[in-house]
Amino acid sequence: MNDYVAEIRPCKGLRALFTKFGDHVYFIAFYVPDVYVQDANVPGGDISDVDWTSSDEESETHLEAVTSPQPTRTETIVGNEEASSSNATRSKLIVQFVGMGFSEKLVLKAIDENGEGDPDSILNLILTFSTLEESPPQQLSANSDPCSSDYIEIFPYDLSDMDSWSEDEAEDCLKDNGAYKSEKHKMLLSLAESGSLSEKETKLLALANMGYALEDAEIALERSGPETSVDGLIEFICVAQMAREQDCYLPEDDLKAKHILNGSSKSKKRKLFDMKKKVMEESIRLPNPMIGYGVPSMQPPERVHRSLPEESRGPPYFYYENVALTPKGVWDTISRFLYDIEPEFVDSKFFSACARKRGYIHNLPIENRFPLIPLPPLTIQQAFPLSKRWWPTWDPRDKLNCIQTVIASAKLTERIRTVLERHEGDDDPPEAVQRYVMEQCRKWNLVWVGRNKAAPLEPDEVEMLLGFPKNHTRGGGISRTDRYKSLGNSFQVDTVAYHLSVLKDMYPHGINMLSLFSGIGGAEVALHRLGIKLNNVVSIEKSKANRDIVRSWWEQTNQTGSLIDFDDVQLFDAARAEQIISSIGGFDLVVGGSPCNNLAGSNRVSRDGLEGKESSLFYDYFRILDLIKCIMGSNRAV
DNA sequence: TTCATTATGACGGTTTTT
DNA sequence: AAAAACCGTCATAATGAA
Repeated sequence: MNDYVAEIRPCKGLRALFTKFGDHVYFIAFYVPDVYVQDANVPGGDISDVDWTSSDEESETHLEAVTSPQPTRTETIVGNEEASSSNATRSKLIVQFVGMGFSEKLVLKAIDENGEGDPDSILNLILTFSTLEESPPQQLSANSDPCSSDYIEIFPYDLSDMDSWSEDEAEDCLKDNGAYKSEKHKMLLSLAESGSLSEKETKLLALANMGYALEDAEIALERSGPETSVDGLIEFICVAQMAREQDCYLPEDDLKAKHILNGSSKSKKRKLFDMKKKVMEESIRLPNPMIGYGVPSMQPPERVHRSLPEESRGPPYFYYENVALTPKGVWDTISRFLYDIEPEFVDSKFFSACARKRGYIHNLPIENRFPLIPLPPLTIQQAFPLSKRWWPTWDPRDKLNCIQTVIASAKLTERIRTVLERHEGDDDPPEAVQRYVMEQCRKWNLVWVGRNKAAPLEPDEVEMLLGFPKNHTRGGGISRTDRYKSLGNSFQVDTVAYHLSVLKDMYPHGINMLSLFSGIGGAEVALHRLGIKLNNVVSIEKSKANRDIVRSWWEQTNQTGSLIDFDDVQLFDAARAEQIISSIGGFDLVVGGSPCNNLAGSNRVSRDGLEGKESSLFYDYFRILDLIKCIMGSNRAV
């Protein structure tokens, strides 16, 4: 209960670990995950990535010092670290490949030629060399660990500045702050009574009455000019707050606001207190096992009923989906927008032979759910019986990992085969080989399809694992690459169907559905397989290839209802919604899984969170859902 | 040849789980 | 403390269509 551990990232490369006991949060350690080293004694290297107390000029300097360290005081440390890290990487690589049975000479040669960057390329080179020289593999000697002690990941730091900080101090700070606020606020109020408020003071009071910090309001007013409306000021403050809280991407204009508020009189300790509070409050915990309100094979012990906030209740029912493993705070935001309903986190490995950790927010009943029949294969062995013949005894997997949008290259599978063929005669390949192959198999979701042959799944196998009919995405002009992409972005049909199954008894005459970000129609397929009639489906999907897939599925399954499609959620406005609702008589269900690419762990380039370019379309899901609720007159909050 | 489409492979970090 | 997992993006090479 009490061992809450949190990690924060004060600046690039530097991390801090906190733990919570009772009501107190304790600092544990700073550590440096890779080659980044920040001198803890440099002011800019403090826990706060921005100095909140300094003037604009100063904070600008600090920001620069932190984000792009200058080779001044940190030079020697950085230099040492890079050298030892490089040595460590090199020895690790050598140990790895010698352990796989290659001669040290070949390994060194390959590393010299290739550099230390990509283990896969190195392996490729080694294989090439060894084919040329046909030298017998050298077995791993017991004590060939030249310099493992050079490989240091954690650095003890003297953190006198941090250590001395305690929560009591932070609370004092907060009290001071509150006193300042209320005193000034009171003064304004009394001025208001006597009717002697200037235009500027009126605006400040208005903001204070809305709960904004007066200091922030003052700065906003000062910086955006006296002509700025109260709404404009609020926007200014919000932008600055957002920037301050999550350091998210901001357009240039907004960065100005961020920069300016950074220079406010808010103290550093207050900032720490805020960070601590954020870490404690904004943390939705994932269930373990990830079974939400239950899966067919495993009902949760207690929780059989839930009560929903009044304003969230259907009709219309709604169902929202996204990846479970987002950056921190994302699900808190999503939940806050979707009427404070708690997300239901479910791993589709309970419905399929592959994992798929997803979060769902919906206002559906959770009693009397039932699964699709027939139950799909739940293990790799059941799903791919032919693979049993080739499955190595040392590959312990019985579930696949999450289906993604891209697959392994042919080169990789070739490397795996080549490495394994070198140990044909042995009972088992060396442990290092096993480790390498297993790592790749898990990373790329490979299955065994022949002697020493691991291969990525075929598109139709992915269709089966995700619960779609075979060839659902085949033909119609879609390329193989795009098939993988569309499938990788889709629902797991059995999982979604389990959640939607409660609608069957409620709507014996069928439903009208609004489907946002429809993709290849996972929700449509789920409802159809449940035997829930689809009267009218309005589907909004950007990709033409995907719309074509859903359209052709619709025609092939002899639907009697009508399918209407649009391509852009952002263009779906009130006029359009009203027109459709008046023609079909309202929606019973609004389904959507908004883009996850800026949230997903595989994204190295633009994992920007909910404010990312595509993932921010979540707000359109909310907008349209709320719009539908308004039009249908069930939004009691307004 | 030229242009358009498709396939390939290199690219780490955050968070959870064990 | 270490391992494992992750609905991805980009530049460029290869292939295909005219």
